[in-house]
Amino acid sequence: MRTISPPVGLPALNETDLVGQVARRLTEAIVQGRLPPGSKVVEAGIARELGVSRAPVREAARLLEQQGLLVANPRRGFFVRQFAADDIDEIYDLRLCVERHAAVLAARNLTPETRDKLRRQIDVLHETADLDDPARQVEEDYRFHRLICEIAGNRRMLRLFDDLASELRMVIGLIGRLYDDPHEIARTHEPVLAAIEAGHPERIVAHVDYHIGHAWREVGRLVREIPPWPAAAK
Amino acid sequence: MRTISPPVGLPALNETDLVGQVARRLTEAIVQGRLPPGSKVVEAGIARELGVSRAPVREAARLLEQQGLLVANPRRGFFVRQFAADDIDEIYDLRLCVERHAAVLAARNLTPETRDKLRRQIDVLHETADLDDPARQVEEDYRFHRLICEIAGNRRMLRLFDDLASELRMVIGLIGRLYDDPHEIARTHEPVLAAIEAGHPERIVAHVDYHIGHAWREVGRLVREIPPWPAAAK
DNA sequence: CAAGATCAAACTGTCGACAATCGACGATTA
DNA sequence: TAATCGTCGATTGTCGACAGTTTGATCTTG
Repeated sequence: MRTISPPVGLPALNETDLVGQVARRLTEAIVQGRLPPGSKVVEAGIARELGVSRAPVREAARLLEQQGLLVANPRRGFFVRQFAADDIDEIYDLRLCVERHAAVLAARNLTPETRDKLRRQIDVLHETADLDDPARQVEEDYRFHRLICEIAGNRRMLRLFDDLASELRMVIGLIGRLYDDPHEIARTHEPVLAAIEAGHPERIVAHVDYHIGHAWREVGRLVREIPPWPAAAK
Repeated sequence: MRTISPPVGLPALNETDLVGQVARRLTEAIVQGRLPPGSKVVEAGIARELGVSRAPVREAARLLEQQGLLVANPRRGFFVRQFAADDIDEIYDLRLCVERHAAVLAARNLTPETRDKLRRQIDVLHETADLDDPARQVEEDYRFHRLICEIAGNRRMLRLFDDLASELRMVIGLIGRLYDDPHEIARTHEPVLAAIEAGHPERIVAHVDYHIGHAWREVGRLVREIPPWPAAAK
């Protein structure tokens, strides 16, 4: 008789994934604009604030470092990354390169189920547009693009996307409002999906180029407008 | 009167970068095939062996984890990543996607100096081919491709390349000898450089596709031939 | 004999401590 | 007055320790 694991394992709460939790909290704080770019991340401070010791904080910081949100100056500590205009260009250049490919792969792997997922996400985008919640809008936007990478089926590509996205979320979070007309965003996703459904590589690339290129120009413009980062508190 | 800093600063010696050193040692051990795929990385063991405490080892391990060389099972420790055939496909798929773009960008930024660097590296490849040192050959091969990414001028792209390369180095290091004819490798780089010098995007992409595609098929074949990793010692 | 229970050793996750170093501020000197 | 030096608090890098888990082996039981 088998007395194995109690019926259905649920959210196997990791209990002790302090590092992960700290990392999430830190990411959150950075993206939300507390911990502004250039500010110092004092290990002891974070540790005390979260009620843990410095060890998990350090490991989490190393994670965020590799992820590009923090930079480490030996003997000096971790600092929140500062973005310049050319960082935006780098990020979008790479993102465009990857998402083109992802979209083409996604088209190749598309099933009725995954297609529906994409469609539903566009619906969500429209619904979110009514909420006047820019952060949420940006989030749902990413979810759409992330779906494409997921469907493409390359885990490393997905991880790369997540890394780029977390950098972008940070920048965009700091800029504040991104688009004037949220519904406009929602609509501009439709031709991308249409192209993927149609499955013409060239058309896919063209539409992805147009869509991402638009965001690139927009974000680039905003970053150049408000260059000296707000309150880069030491 | 200005008595500023003594003119010529020299190589700011890093002294204490234990984490970095440990990370390098670990990477080395993994790539060289000690620490075979699937083997457990016991923190205390590594720490004792390197004469340091567990803290730096853990942080270094987190680094390698984010880099894809290790995987972390909570409460269970770090394990050396195991590669399957589809990992090879993922890596090369992404690498091809990125290097195409990098090569096109490199062509756009090419200066006489950078062009010479590339040419010289091809010369080095030919010289190395005589040495019968497969590891070295692979290394110089990467250096050529890395140069292209460097010239492309996107730091994030370069980091991505390095990450992919370290995974590949591990796989290839485990396979042992890669090509039969080292001079063959050296020669196949020439059309790539020629295309970059010519500056025709399509021709560049075509040659990069051919070159990387060749390696992809080759590595894929070898991995499929020797699938159960050698000595996956617990 | 096989499946489950029991137990000990090994290992991880986390903590608090300590020395070395950094940064700032005030003292010193030309 | 302005630049340099010395000192002091704050912070990082590293370590050893301890509790809770996991692993593997041994023992028990049907």
